[in-house]
Amino acid sequence: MRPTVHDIAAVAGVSLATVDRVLNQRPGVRGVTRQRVEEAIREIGYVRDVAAANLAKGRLYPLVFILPASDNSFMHGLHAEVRQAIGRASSERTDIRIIEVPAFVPAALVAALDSLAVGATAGVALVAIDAPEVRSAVDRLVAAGVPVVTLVSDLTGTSRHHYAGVDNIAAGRTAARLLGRFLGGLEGDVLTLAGSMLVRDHRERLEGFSALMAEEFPRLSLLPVLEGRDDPETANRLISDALSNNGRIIGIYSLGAGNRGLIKALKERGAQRELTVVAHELTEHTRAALKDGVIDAVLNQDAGHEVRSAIRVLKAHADGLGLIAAQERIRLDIFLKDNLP
Amino acid sequence: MRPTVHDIAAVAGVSLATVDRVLNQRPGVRGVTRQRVEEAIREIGYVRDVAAANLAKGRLYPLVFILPASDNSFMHGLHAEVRQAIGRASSERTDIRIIEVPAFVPAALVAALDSLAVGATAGVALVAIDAPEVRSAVDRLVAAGVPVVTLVSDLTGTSRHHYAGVDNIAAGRTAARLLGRFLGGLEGDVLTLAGSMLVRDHRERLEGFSALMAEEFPRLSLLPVLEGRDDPETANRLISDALSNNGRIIGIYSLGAGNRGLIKALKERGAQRELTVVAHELTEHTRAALKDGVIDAVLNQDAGHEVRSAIRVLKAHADGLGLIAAQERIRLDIFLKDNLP
DNA sequence: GAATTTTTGATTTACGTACGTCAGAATGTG
DNA sequence: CACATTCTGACGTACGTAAATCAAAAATTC
Repeated sequence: MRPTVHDIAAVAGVSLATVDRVLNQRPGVRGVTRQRVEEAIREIGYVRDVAAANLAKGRLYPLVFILPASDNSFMHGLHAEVRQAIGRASSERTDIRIIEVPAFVPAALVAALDSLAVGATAGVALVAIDAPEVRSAVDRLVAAGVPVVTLVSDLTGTSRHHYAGVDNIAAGRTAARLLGRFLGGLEGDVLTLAGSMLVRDHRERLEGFSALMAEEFPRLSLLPVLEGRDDPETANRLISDALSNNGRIIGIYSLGAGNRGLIKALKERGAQRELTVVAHELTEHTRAALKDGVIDAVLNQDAGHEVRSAIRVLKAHADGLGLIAAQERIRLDIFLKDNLP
Repeated sequence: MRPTVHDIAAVAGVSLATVDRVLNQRPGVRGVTRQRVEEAIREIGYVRDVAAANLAKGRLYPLVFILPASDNSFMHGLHAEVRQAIGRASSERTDIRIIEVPAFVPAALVAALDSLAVGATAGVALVAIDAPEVRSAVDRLVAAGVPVVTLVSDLTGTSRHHYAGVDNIAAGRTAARLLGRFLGGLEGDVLTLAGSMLVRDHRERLEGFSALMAEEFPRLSLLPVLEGRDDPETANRLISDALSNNGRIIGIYSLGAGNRGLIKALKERGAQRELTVVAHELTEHTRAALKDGVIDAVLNQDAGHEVRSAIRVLKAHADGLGLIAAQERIRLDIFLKDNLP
């Protein structure tokens, strides 16, 4: 059987109370004694039984998810996943609170971050906006001892502990290769539709996409990026206009959300032209479009996995425990019409 | 706080001992009383605290993984993942044993299954071979009350509880679409290399591949499948010969393991012809080949995920608990050179 | 209605850890 | 050396559940 606190006490030649003081960094232990205990712990390879410890402490993990109130399927899905996690709260000892903030508004995010009671929060997950004030709000929180995980969109250069999302540069490059290879040797224009260049994930996708396009598919020329604010109506108008005005467009990369509008525009034009389309995020709309052949490939991040991963990471961090790194890697899912889940 | 056994006792107006008898299906409770207790459980929404229960029971999950002793990177990786799980045994309360059996030998698998002491096994995971005698051995085990999960390759028509692996028909179809689209409108022959038509996963991949090829890419004609027994040497010889004898080959789908041999053959011919290649399983060899442009896409199943999932499923089944279905879905990973982990 | 069997209750110990109290020992200070 | 201070040990209770014992109550049988 695995060693217990009693075994430590026996090996170190001290009492249980002293072992407990050392394990839980309570005062009242001389340096020498503390060292003896720590040595015994190493020697017998003691590992705290977290389940028993949580039981004894009656531990709860009060977590906060700060999510943008965007009206698109991906964000709806993310919300739903967090709510499902809330449904599992009792068996996972979590107490998850959702704070909704307006999308793309740094000040709102900062306000939400600053509103958190430091003592009463075991961890925070947020969909980050890449702005200096957000950066420093996150750093403040981390400095106050609260574990922070970025979700979907990262915030580099801060002290956030973990990023639960995909590698968006790789996503952009992958989209470029798919589009480039699917188009064979054709020559023409490629349209890109983003949500906003304010969020890091969209910027990075575009960056990766543009880079690979330039490197490997010189016969395809990139048009200036359109920004649809992840809003279906706006996207629809932008795409419709672009297709009307430019007959050379043969490929589209939609790297944001709000694909409802894109799909509508494509269907209206559908019969007239053959377009190769790569989009992001598997939703009911993109799924249907993929099946119908309106979209050729969908790149996806599994929101459920991201939420579960964020929770695992925050809990582990709150307990000072390790993780299974591979389990927390969020992969870029590529869906063709044949491998839909 | 969530309700406890004491609350059940209070609500049902019985003693703790009776509640315990009902919860753990011990004898000595009248039907009416049992019903009253069960009603109280539903009423207050009691859920057993598994951590506390396991602590009290000192529960251990003795699990068995039956793995083929194949000499290829994928199986090595699978072994490694199980060994890693063994390393986590103490914190997960598992006691995992690996039984190695010769690959593609049904009798060996049956012998391994029959050797298991029913009482002392909380669950079995096996890489199945699709043969009648294996089928009935699995059914025997399930009938004896042992949870069984198939790993990587499934065994339909049996009472196995779960399959931890990818949808191989979808995998074959996906490979076909990638190959077909990457080849643009070219005309020519496509070669398929399998390990063995004895294992269901390979058969299904080929089936999916052939079907989609016929449906959507009539200009590509499929050559008869080659069987390399997942052995690098054999694969190398088969591919080399095929390429020498047939100048019309423009695409290859390698749906099994042992890709070392395929890659060697491709590199030898590399300069002379342009081939589009889709292979299975991300290993150090296929990864390097993908980077070098020798292979165009790799379809992968995450062995680590499969092993962790199998363990979760077996434990949940042993405890009669539910799962998060989405978490146990093994996806088909598609890797291009741009989204390698 | 007495004897027997079955059902139920009350109580205890245990799992591994957390955490508090109190007394006593060791150490340090003057 | 007396005293204050710091360490340490012994012990108890708690978390939620499992499991066992023994006595008491209820139901069943004859």
